[in-house]
Amino acid sequence: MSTRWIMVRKSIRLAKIENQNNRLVTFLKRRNGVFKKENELVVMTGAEVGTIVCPQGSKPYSFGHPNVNETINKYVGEERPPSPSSPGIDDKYVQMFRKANSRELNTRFNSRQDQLVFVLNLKIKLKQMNKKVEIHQEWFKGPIEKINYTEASILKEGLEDLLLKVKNYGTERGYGYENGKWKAE
Amino acid sequence: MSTRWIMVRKSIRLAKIENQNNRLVTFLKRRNGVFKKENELVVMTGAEVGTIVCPQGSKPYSFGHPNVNETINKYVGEERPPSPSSPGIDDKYVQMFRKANSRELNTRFNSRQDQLVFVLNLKIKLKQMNKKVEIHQEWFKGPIEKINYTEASILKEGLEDLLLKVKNYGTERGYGYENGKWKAE
DNA sequence: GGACCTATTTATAATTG
DNA sequence: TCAATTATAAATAGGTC
Repeated sequence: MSTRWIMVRKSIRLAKIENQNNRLVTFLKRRNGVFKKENELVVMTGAEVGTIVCPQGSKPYSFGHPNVNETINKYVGEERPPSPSSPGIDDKYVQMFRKANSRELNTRFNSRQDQLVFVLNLKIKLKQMNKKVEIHQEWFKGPIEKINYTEASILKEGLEDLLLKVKNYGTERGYGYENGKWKAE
Repeated sequence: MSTRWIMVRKSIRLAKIENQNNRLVTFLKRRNGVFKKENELVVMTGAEVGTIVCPQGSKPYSFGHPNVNETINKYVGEERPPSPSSPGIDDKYVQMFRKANSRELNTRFNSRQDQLVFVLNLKIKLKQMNKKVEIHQEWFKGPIEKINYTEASILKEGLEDLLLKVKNYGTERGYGYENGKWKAE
């Protein structure tokens, strides 16, 4: 009855929203929209998704695909305990990860660990290969083709900063999707 | 006139699509949908976005936010050349990144480098701090609180694998958005 | 920051080319 | 893998609480 919704949305113009408050509100709404879409993409197509969304000058939000343990099992082997033949640091992280996510069910979203999730399956893959990569000083001496060299170099640096970020920011704001609602964990 | 569009979409059920072909088609469409949404989020709210989308058993697709040089400038300083006072490895990567993206205009999307983009601004931040992080063996001896320890540890491992991935996959498929169309670069 | 609200804009399932 | 199509399902701007 009131005039609450007199001003209904117009066609959006793809441009930066100048009004700061509107920009924040839109960020929040659309961030959730993106996460929801990714949720659907993951569930419907079985894809893996890792996303970081960072509003200007604030802490990042992130979203990782679900069923982390399933992903681990997919790569490490179903219900197989850590291999005694390679009880190195790799297994240590697998266990840490399992523990960190043990409270999650397969059918629920696990959005703790966030963007780490995608990257983890690559870690497991590496574990299968049962070898480690020298990424430190030696990285830049390897026989890598030009473009990869650039990318990998930047990535390496980024990695270090991401680590620093985790350190500095403390716990990042991960989001869980449950019962149709997104909520910070 | 034909029966081409007799079967119009029904309400989607949030479940894995069993038919393999439909699943692929849906993946492609929704991947583009997600990227488009992220594009809008970036442009409208000024946020930064980095995303990796990986269909089962295939190479990953990725999306990074635009205006990379602007982001660099934001952190390093407008139009400021690399600081002579700290001509270390940091500047080297900033320059590499600038060069890699020099062909991009501010108003166009730069989706080369992909997920590296987000991480880069953290790198620049680190540069500002003018110090480096010891992440190798020493990382695990640092005074990090429990949860961060776990996260950072996994992240470190995961990113090492991401490095490996970049190495193995060669050039990842980055996507550019232009004139309303997404296209591989 | 989130929960609602409504009218309108967008995304998109199923299909053919 | 991408383009086009159309009717419908979803997302969302602007607002209040």
